[in-house]
Amino acid sequence: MKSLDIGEVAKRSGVPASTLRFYEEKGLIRSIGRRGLRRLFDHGVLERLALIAVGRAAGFTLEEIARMFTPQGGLRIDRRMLVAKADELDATIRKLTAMRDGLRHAAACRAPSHMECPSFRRIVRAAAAHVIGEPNRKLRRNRH
Amino acid sequence: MKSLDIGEVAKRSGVPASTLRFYEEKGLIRSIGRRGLRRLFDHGVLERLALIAVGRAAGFTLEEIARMFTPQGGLRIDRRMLVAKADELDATIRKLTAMRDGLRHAAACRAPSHMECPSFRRIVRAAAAHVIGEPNRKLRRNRH
DNA sequence: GTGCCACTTCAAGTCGACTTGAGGTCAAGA
DNA sequence: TCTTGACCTCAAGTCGACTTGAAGTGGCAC
Repeated sequence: MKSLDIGEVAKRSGVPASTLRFYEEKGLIRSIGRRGLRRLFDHGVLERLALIAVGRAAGFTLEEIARMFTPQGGLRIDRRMLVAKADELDATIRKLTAMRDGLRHAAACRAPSHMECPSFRRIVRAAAAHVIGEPNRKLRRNRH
Repeated sequence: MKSLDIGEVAKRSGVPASTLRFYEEKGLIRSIGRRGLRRLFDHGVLERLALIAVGRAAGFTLEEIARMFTPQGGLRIDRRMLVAKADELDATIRKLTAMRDGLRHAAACRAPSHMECPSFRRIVRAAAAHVIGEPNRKLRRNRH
């Protein structure tokens, strides 16, 4: 198996070289050596990057993900942790679903102004009730 | 109607005073005057804050929300914008749902290691496919 | 051998939404 | 009158995940 240089890994994984260096610095991936200054990666790094992508998509932080890898390079994922994250996703999904329905209603409603639309007023009240005690759950947005 | 001082608004809305000052600076809310140095707010600010909360929950940025208010204090929400946001939420919901199901499967699976679990491998592959062209959609997390 | 350009390091910048801190003001209750 | 503490301003800091820039190195095709 030939080793890959950083540009090759970037091309195959879709992850920018700057990010790969950043991930290495954070201990999320490892290079198997150098050719001169240049990092060399094993093919296994591609699967590792895929795992990192799953973790990110599921809402884990990079630090949490780092803790799921053993120093030997294996995986150590607590099943309870998966369940907990699934439950968390569930809650988020329910909230987003309610919001989506509210938005669709409001968009369809023919009241002259939104504040005269009963369903719009309903989601405003619901959201207002949620503010207290839930100061800052947010959706990350696409860059640019 | 008595006007409210910033502490009163904070207490009733659950939004910290520092945030209220920040929102005023950004043009999201307005104070109706001062008593000495202190801001005075109209009761209407509470509804306005509720609207801001809805917008945030639906995934709009503060800047986008600011643009939904007319200089006169009214609402000017493009219905197509609501539909677009609802569609966006839909896509997010679908993705999160797939991820949640994958996590639940992986948690329930009795394979000795996760990488030997077919459903886990499936979500890893799916996520890997998503990395390309979608570099950075993320879930905001609760603060501490 | 030589030139190019993909790589290297390290520090600093970015984004959004706020928070925090220092240093100051002042309305109102005792 | 004095004290208190809630308010004020303005600048800077925070968080997570990267990106960007400057300045330098060296592998490899010609």
